[in-house]
Amino acid sequence: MNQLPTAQMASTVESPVETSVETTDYDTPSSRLKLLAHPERLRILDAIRRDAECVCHLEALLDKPQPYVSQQLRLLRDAGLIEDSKQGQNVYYWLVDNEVRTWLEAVLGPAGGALPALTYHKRMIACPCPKCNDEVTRSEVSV
Amino acid sequence: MNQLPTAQMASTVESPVETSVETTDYDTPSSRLKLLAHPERLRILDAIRRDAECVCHLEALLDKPQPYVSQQLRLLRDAGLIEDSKQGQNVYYWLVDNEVRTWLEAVLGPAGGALPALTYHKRMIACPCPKCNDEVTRSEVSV
DNA sequence: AAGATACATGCATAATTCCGTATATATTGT
DNA sequence: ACAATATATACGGAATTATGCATGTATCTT
Repeated sequence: MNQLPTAQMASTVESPVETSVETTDYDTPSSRLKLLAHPERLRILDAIRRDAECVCHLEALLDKPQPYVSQQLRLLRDAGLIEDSKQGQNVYYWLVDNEVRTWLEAVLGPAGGALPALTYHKRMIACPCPKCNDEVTRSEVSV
Repeated sequence: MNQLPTAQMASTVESPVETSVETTDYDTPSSRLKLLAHPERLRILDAIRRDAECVCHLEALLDKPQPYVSQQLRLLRDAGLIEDSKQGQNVYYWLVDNEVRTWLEAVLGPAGGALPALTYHKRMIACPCPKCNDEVTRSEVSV
């Protein structure tokens, strides 16, 4: 109840006309924030900001049906937040938008080193991609 | 077929229970991000992060009907992002959530000094509150 | 070539959010 | 007490988003 108006810049507004009103765009940031404002998409973005991940891996991570994951990926891809590359049958996705990367750091903290999400068991069961099951390094997979 | 793990590899994971999988919560941040992911709410938050503002001022800022503004304010208040205080007939709102303040800085940049939005004309027409029309200092409006 | 695997897309419905209108409440002034 | 002002809430339909399911496509294996 103590936070009260402190500024007195009213007196500085002596010329009412033609004061270039510095119209800020709130539509663009809000439409991009909308993509982060979804638990499963946020989880996806958190995963791929560390390293590219294949769809089957994300599928195991979210524990959701494959079409569900692909649909979320499509939204992120269409908005230009992520990119993908096909390696054999697998498609790897990674974060390309640096603005969003900054936002993710503000919201979730810095990207940790290792992926925290998949247990060994879950990976064996649900994610058969080479990156999960062979010892594949990032450079072999990368673009 | 992909290489399958050997039995002894599996044996290194002999205690499947209590492997703290560091379950990250994405529901909480995403539900708060949802409140930012709306152009008018974002504009409100941007306005009141600099200084407390009354409802009539925000009404002029958004150029939306008063109930509309009050409804957005309610969402933000119910989520604990903002607080309010009544001064006479006017109700002033300000940002209390510091986490969200950080997010706003990441998304919109640092809060500027002066409110950019209301022209002198618009203020005279639409915002009759003392802060807008009299030369009111913080102390006069304050508790 | 046929089947299997990994992924994408289209579509329909369910769930949620948006937002306009009507109305209620509290404060101030006459 | 009455009117005017500032703000809040209730309610409902429109618009959007979420998501399950069926199916399509490309690649790999045999």
